[in-house]
Amino acid sequence: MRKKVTLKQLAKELNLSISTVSKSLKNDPEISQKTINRVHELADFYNYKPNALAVSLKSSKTKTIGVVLPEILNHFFAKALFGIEQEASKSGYKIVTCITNESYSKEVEYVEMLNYSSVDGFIVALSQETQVLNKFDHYQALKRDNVPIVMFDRVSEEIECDKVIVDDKVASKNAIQYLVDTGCRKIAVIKTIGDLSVAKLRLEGVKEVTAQNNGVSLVELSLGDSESFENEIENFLKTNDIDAVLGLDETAAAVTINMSLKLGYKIPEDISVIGFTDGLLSKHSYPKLTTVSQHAEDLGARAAQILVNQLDNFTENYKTKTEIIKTSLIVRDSTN
Amino acid sequence: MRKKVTLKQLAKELNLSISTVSKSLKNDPEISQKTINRVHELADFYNYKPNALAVSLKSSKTKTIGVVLPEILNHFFAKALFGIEQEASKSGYKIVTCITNESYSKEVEYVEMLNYSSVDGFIVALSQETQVLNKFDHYQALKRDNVPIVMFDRVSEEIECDKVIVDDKVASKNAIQYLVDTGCRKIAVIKTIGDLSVAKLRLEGVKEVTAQNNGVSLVELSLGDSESFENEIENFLKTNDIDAVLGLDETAAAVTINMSLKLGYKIPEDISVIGFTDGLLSKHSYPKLTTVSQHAEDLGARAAQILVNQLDNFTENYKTKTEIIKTSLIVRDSTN
DNA sequence: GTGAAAGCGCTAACAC
DNA sequence: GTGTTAGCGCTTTCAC
Repeated sequence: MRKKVTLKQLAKELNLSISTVSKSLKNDPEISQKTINRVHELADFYNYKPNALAVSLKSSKTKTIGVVLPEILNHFFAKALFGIEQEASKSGYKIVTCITNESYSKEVEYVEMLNYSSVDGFIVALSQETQVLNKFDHYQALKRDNVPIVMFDRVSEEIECDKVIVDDKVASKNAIQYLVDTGCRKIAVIKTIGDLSVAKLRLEGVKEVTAQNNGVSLVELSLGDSESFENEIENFLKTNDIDAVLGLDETAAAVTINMSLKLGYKIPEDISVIGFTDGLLSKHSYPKLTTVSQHAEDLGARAAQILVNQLDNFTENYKTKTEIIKTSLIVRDSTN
Repeated sequence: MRKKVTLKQLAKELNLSISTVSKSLKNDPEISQKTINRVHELADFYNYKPNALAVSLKSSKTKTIGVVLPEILNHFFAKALFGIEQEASKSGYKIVTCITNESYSKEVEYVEMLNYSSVDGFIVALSQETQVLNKFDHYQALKRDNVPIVMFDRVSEEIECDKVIVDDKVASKNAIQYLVDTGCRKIAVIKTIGDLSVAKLRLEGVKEVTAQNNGVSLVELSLGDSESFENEIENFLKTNDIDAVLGLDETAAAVTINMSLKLGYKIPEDISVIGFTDGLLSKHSYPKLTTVSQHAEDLGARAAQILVNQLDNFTENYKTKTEIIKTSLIVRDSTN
């Protein structure tokens, strides 16, 4: 087993002290150029790299960011993770990723674990269960330890920290407005049970717009378990006289398109469809889905930027902020 | 800034030595029960947790696995990552995830970085560029350092390490055989340029089966840039008289379905379609795609299991193995 | 210019 | 039973 070379070994081989070698590697002007050269030469020869663990122990900085996500099979979070990783690695940070599977207890466990692993900071999207239970002691503990947190998308007002969110309410208002503007009058909203905070906001937006527009009616369909998604939507479409559907997540919209096709409804002639989250399904449905893009990559990247900035430029009285990333309506073929 | 409590502080407050405290926390029988109790009590009070950095420095184990992926927006790798994370966390390992974006130089950089961060082991899927360039010095370096590596899906014979792969050749043979068995005779294979090793195997499988079956013809379409995917496929379908398509990745198959719909071809009556990778698109296309499932989660999970097992039960003369995860053909509605 | 020494927080062999 | 000591690999202050 080849062991990684240490300062000690370099020092010994060069007949120098450890501290001299250490300083030489940092090109300390205290050290003679000649020594510096000798040291660098041998260090290069052995491909010396300082042991990150030891450096971290000394500096109490690990150049590591803990990323806590509720899901990863959801394309939205995969995109966000991508944005985070890109941005973090740009600044020399590694990310350790944990997936809570929407579970509160897993979230607590991971946050504590990461904290005791001395990550420099956290990027978090809350799990659904955490949002329901409204318990945030694990984050309060971080704050007491003075570990910076940036939350994105799934956030809570109860925790004072930087946040990067999407204005879901405005987004759904725009989507509905677009439907109304293109002549739709009998609008259905299909929502999944999950995603409380976010879904609630989206629904609020919907209601505001429909309330303001005379002659526009609204029907809601709440979906249960994903097993029966398709049948529920199919039945809903059959039994309701509607001319537009807003799916509060991507799957709901995609399935709506498929079931309409199955029932022989023409899209967008008979029914216009808009979805949330501009993922794979939206791009590869037929017809292609008009969709609210939440710019997940940007969200993640921005969260990472804010955190890195906070880590690299520590300030005593930091004032937290909430940043809103604009959504955009990507108009494709499922609307008029 | 509250500092995390250390052994030293506990020792001081209890008027004990650091080592006594350390041993007490481990319930060392050397220590009197009374002391043990006192120590535990105070440790609990302060919610003491050993500093992972210090423990790692001492033990040269970080309980961390470096995961190097070529992509994350690809559902296959997202699923694999999920499997890895689940399995790793089960055994108390954290994962630090790096995404090479199919770039060789990024891969090298990340592997070195992770190695100098003292990850205990690696789980890797090679980047496309690395596979093309056929350069693996960065892994040879790991082997010299005696750091275990498990590769999955995108592997190379040039590196001796544990591997978890899918038998792509058998998988595509089965897919084609299924098409033949259900009456298809004029089969098209649509392949993307990328994914060399894997795509090559899949194509080999295809050719073997078509060669063995008299009366079965094969046409190939190689796709360029994703921008023009759809047009290319549409034109191809228009100008070729075929009754079945095997898409060598999920997108190719999904787009084939959509373009067939557009052209008014009935699926599966006019054209049968099979895809690779059982992702979101396959489940939410219309009609639903018959697809080769590579069980990405299992792949990832198995890779993690093998690595963890190797890490937790170190043996001197370890013999590497290659494990093949069986694929399965998930028959849905796009085939007869 | 170079080196000795302390210390980051922990473990473990070895006193007493 | 408890404490002392050395050491993991590094940085940094201070002495020479």
